[in-house]
Order: sequence, then C-alpha cells, then structure tokens
Amino acid sequence: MDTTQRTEQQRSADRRRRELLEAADRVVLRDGPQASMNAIAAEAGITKPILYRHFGDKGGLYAALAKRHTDALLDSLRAALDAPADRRERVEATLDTYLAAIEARPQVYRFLMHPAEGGQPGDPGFDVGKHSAPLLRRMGEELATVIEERLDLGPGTQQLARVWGHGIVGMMHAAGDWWLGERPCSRAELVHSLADLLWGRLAAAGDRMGGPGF
Amino acid sequence: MDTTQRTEQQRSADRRRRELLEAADRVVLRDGPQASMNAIAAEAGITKPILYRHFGDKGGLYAALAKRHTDALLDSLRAALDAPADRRERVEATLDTYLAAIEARPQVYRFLMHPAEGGQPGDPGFDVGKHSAPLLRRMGEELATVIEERLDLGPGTQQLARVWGHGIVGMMHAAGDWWLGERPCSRAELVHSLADLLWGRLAAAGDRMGGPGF
DNA sequence: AACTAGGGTTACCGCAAGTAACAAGCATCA
DNA sequence: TGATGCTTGTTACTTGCGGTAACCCTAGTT
Repeated sequence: MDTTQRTEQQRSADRRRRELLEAADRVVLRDGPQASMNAIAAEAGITKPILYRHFGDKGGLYAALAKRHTDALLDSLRAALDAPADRRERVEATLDTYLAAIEARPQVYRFLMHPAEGGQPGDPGFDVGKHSAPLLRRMGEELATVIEERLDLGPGTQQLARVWGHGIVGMMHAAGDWWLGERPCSRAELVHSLADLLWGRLAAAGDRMGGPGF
Repeated sequence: MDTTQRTEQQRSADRRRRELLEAADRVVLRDGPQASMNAIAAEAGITKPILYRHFGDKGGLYAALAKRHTDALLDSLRAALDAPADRRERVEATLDTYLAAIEARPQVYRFLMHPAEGGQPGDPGFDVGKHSAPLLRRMGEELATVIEERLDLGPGTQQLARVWGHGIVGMMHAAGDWWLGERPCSRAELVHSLADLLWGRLAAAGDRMGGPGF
C-alpha cells in the first residue's frame, strides 16, 4: 500500500471519470436530460455497470455533470460581477453573461434547470426544497454574498441580501427562459429592460388613464 | 346520434373525468409528482387503461391536473391584482397571495413547478422553451397584460411589460422556492423585502466601504 | 505457478408506462 | 325478441429503463 501508488491509481480513476463525464456531456447535449444510462455508456464505449461504479446512480452522474457546468457558469458570472465599472454596468454585464451562456448552449441550460425528479419510488417522504435547480440556489447564494459584501442596507442587511440574491436570480432565470423560447427582442434590449426593472422604473411609472394604477 | 343524448354522454364523461382528476390529486398530494399511474388508478378505484382512455398518456393527465391548480391560483392572483388599493399595496398583496398558496400546499406547488420532462425517448429533436413550468409562463403573461394595461411606460410599453411580467414572476418564484425550503423569515418580511427590491432600493442603496460598490 | 486488484461484460430483477384483447351492462333498431 | 353497437371496465402483456449480481480476464506481485 504505497502512497505514491495509491495516488497513481487515484489519478487514473479521476482521468477515467473525466472521460466518462465528457461522454455523458455529449449525449446530454444531443438527447437532452432524458438521456439513458445505456446511451451514455455506449457513447463512452463501455457498459452501464462502470458508470454505476463511478457515480453510484443516475443522480450522482447528473450531479457531477451539473457541477461542472454550474462551476463554469458561476466563474464567468463572478468575473462580470467583479469588473471595474459602476453598479448598473456591472448588473447589466452579469445579466448579459448569463443570457449569453444560456443562449449559446440551450441544451446544457435545460439540463441544469430541469434535472427531472430526485425522489426514489421507494422513498415515501420527500421534502420540498432540495429540488428546484441547484444551479438557481447556488447562483442566488452567490449573488447574496456579493450584495451583502458591497451594499450598505442598514439593519437586516444580511436577510435582505439573501432575499434579493434569490429574487434577482429568479428574475433573470424566468425572463431568460421565456426569452429563449420566444426571442421577442435582442439580448441587449432584454438586459436593459431587466436592469430598468431593478432600478425602480416600475414604481416610478405613471398610471394609464382609467381606473387606479397597477 | 341525438344531440341531447350526446350531450348527456358528454356530461357523464366529464363528471367521470373530474372524479378521476380528484383521485389523481389526492395521490399526487400524498406521493408527489412521481406518483405512478397504477397508484392513481387504484386510488380512483379503477385500473390503468381507463386513465389512458381519458387522458391519453401521463403527460395528458398531468397537464389536466396542472391546469386545474394553475387556474385556481391565477384566479386568486387576479383578485389580489384587482383589489382597490395603491400600486405598492397591490404588489404586496399579490406576492403574499402567491406565497401563501405555495406555503399551504407545497406538494401541489412542487408538482406544478417540476412536471418532470416533456420529451419522448423517440423524439430526437426537442425544443427548449415549451418546458419550464407552464405555470410560470402563464403567470408571466398574465402579469404582463396587467402591467401593459395599467402602466404608461412610453414607447415600447408592450415589450417592456412582457419582460417585466416574466421577470417579476420569476423573482417571486425563486425567492418563494428558496424561502419555502429554508424559512429564514416570516412571509410578511419576505413580501416586504421583495417589494423593496422592485421599488428600486437596490439602485438607491449606498456602497459599503472598500472597493467600488456593486 | 498461484493470487489478488481493477476494469470490463453478460444476464438478470423490479417497476412503471403504455397497449392489446377480451368481457360485461345497456341502449337502439330490425 | 334478438342482433348491433357503444361505453365502461378488466386481465395480461410488451417494452424500456434504472440498478445489480455474478462472472471474466489481464497485469503485476511474490
């Protein structure tokens, strides 16, 4: 049981794991989230049990796959969030980064957002919360910490920052999802409209004639 | 082929359909979205093929089920949106109505939001967009029309209203989902925080010391 | 040569979706 | 009266996927 040897094996396993993930990636990109384990195994040039040895179950594989993409996306979002510019410009850059990402690889996006269930047929109880897309949660928390770090919101900053983090991410996500489906306007227009919303233009807008305003 | 007779049969079929939906509802409420067709049929006191005769496939049943709840929720949201009060109060009432609904029946909420896929293994192509939760889309469109009707946003109102509709709904949804999982604060606090966000407090907030503001 | 470790495969189980094919109850029509 | 059809229901099957058990084979160690 030599240490270097053990490390060597570890490395080999890790490399294999990465290869498998890349194969899985190709299949998911082609077939969507409902890609079967058989298909993924075939793409990787092997058979099912190996996948199960590496990832435990389908959820494990999908989680690993999701983590890769999520990490990548979060990195680029962080970059946009940290750019040297004023607040509005940064917000717009962040929105644009996100939208560009989902625009570039819709299949990946769909896979990340709709991992399709997470409860076993055997498990009777299942708790609401863990689900939804983990990506959304992570982005929300990430944004929350950024807001909390950089904004002065008086007492209750922490709570407020978290609510806003998740809220803004949700806004971005839903608008992006809709936009991706209908393409009613350019990306830049969408970004601008959303930033306007965050900048309070909703509250500032005037009523239309007839009846009390919204 | 008498008309009245045909109507009679139609009515009978509709009643049966409603009964089946109610049974399905109970099962989904108990077992979550991964409830099996067998279980639903058993709950209704019948067997699978009848369900398939009425709803085509599982997707059909789920769509019918989702429509019921979605309609109900949309009705209460419309009521909140139409209440006689000023804009901020209405927004808060609407947020609160939504949150109260998901708080009261988390299982239903989860079912509506994560219908679990929509693509057949046979269909090779599948387009991003149709998916996501139809509920989100419907709420977004609904809110968009309300905004467009009541707010004067100058040229481009229509586009802006739709973006905002979907964006606000997404904000509400993501924040609600997170809140439901962690319960970090009271419903009222959440509502207030979200309304503050929409009222531009993000843009108005001061920077914290050190580095440029968010 | 004998033994063990990993990477690999075949062949299977269980279970859920979906589909014939068949069996009443009950009206209508010759 | 009986034959005809339509709706309602059933049993029994097929297919396909997630997941697993049992076995195989090659390489390196002693």
